[in-house]
Amino acid sequence: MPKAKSIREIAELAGVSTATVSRIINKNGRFSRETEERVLHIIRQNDYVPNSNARGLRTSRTRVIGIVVPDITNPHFANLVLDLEMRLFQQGYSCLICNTNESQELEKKHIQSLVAQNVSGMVLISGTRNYAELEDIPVVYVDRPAHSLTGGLESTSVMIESDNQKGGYLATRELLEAGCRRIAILKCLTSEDDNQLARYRGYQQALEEYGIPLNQELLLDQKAVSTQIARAAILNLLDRGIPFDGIMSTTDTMAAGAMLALRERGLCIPEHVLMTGFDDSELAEVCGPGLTSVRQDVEQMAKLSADLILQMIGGESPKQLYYQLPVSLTRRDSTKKKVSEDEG
Amino acid sequence: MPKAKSIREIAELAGVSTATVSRIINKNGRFSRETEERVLHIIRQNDYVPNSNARGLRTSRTRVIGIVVPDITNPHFANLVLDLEMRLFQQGYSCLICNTNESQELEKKHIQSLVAQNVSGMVLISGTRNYAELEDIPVVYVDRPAHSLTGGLESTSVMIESDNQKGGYLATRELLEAGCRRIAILKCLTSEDDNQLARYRGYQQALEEYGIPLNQELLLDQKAVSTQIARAAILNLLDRGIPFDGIMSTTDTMAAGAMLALRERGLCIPEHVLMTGFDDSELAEVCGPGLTSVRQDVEQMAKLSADLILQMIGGESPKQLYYQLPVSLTRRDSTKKKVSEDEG
DNA sequence: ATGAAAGCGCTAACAC
DNA sequence: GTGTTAGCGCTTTCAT
Repeated sequence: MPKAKSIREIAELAGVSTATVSRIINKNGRFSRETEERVLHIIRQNDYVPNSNARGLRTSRTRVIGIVVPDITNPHFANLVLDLEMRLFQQGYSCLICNTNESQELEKKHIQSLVAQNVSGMVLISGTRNYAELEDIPVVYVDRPAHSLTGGLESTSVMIESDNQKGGYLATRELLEAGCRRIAILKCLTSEDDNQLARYRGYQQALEEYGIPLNQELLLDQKAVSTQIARAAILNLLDRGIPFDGIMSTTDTMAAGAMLALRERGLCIPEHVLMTGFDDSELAEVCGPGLTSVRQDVEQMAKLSADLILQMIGGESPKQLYYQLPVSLTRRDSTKKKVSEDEG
Repeated sequence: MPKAKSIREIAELAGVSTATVSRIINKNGRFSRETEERVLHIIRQNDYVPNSNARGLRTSRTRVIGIVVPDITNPHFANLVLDLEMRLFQQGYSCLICNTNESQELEKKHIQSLVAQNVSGMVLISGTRNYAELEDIPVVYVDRPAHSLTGGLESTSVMIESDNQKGGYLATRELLEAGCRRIAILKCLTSEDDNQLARYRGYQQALEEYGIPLNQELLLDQKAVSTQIARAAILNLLDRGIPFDGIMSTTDTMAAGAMLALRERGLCIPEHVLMTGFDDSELAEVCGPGLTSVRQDVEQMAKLSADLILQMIGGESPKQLYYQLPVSLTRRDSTKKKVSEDEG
């Protein structure tokens, strides 16, 4: 079976013109049931797939979507990207996945590269909103609020995020209700990711509700959302002898680092310290004694992202420009209620 | 400033032919210093970026590399892909990352799609080697041995893998040396991934060395490499009252599931059961008491993959067609030596 | 050193 | 219903 590789060869094998084959491939009508069957058969027989460069050149529709993600190594992002990519592929779209490593510079380069490649649309996990080159490309911003809003969104973009403040609030309240009074928070406000800020606001809100003043010593702001950095931070806190009975972590990855630190010092969860994470990733499930964690609806996020980007590519403008997804708390052993204990 | 968008417009603005502009863009020589400057200036002025579809169509060189990965959600693959993608981007290549979800059918579709998109090369984490459509595309197979070799590799492909049997051996020996005599193995031979088989061989090899006969009851073959499936398998083993004192898991993800099961039944690691994983991922570090795990040299794998695919795209043929990377054992508390204990 | 021109594989008028 | 044909934007002979 000689593999045909161009539409012309298929046309010749089927004894029709390339136009007919094209119509059949694209389901544009104006062909008979019979011809369709014959052509489709030959296409399958030859494993023929239309050259997408030629297609893209001709139509300026590339059916490629750029996905910009800070770090695919983070389980939360990996889950989101996986789901998104599968959905889009199902609709005939391929994904160029770009890791920025949280570097603004890399992000800019990636975005320029994606534009040069004529992507049909982009899904960005990024707080940055002021890329001029994105003006007339459909864009879905997902999972991260705008870092520094320079006006509203363009007409070709929408955004989706979880209710991060609520998440921070739920996690902190959980610790408070379990009896914690000195709750350290692992966060990373210096990053490009303003979800961190929202989660921190949730923390503040819960403390305020319980009449507990903010304690500067327990505000552990880190340079990056990393397991090892979080581990070092908790180790440092312990070394300095600052008492705490709970840790609210703004990501599961940092929570994992905190667990490492506690384990190294022979402290147990939840006996000595209670803990919450954020993302409810596999890490949370598997971690130490099981980590109570804020669950984001990743599946819904992916579905919405896919639907919206496809909708925008199709020329429709979405009904809403902003979507907020609810969060919930998955309870595990790391916040098992204390009976009653002295503080400190 | 009117934005020119085609090479013709640039040519007209510069008062030269499109051929000259093209030569300048591609640094193909045969133009004067003066013309170059003038054209380059106009290109910058207009933010002109060559249409990569046209380019790809014309040259079949797209500077896009397809990466096919079973599941980006698996930390081991995520790390590999991240590293690879960053290296390639640095060299001016973009990556189409495709998740197959371990489905042969999806994999086939993805590969066809990548071929149709004229990718410059592909990096495949796949055991399947008989794709006719890959005949004359540079391909690096990485991390997975051939599932059913149909002859040797084509001239345009190379393969890289870890010494998986050695890894399985090291892990099992570790358990044996710590005093285990009834070692269950969590594996998944039915999958497309023949690393599983190699790791199992390592297990057999170690047992044999210690004169311990294979015990069918302890060979836990699963349908998929999943945390939840592994958890169920260990739960089932416990329910059936089959005694064991160690678990050798062929992936960290399965080991995590085993830990979950043990924890649910109130069993402790390493007091009651010892355990090893494979991949030395973040999971292993964070898991329960810290999981002893076989470490693959992912960085080296990524570097080698990037170097080789670029080399092949550049027309060179690599010196070796097969590369095997050494593994090592990262020891953690899950295999802390027993003093001496009764079997069963 | 530069230009003219022939396509790469496909789609979309436009004919019939 | 089907065929003919003109490009999409670019690279690359082959001229000069």
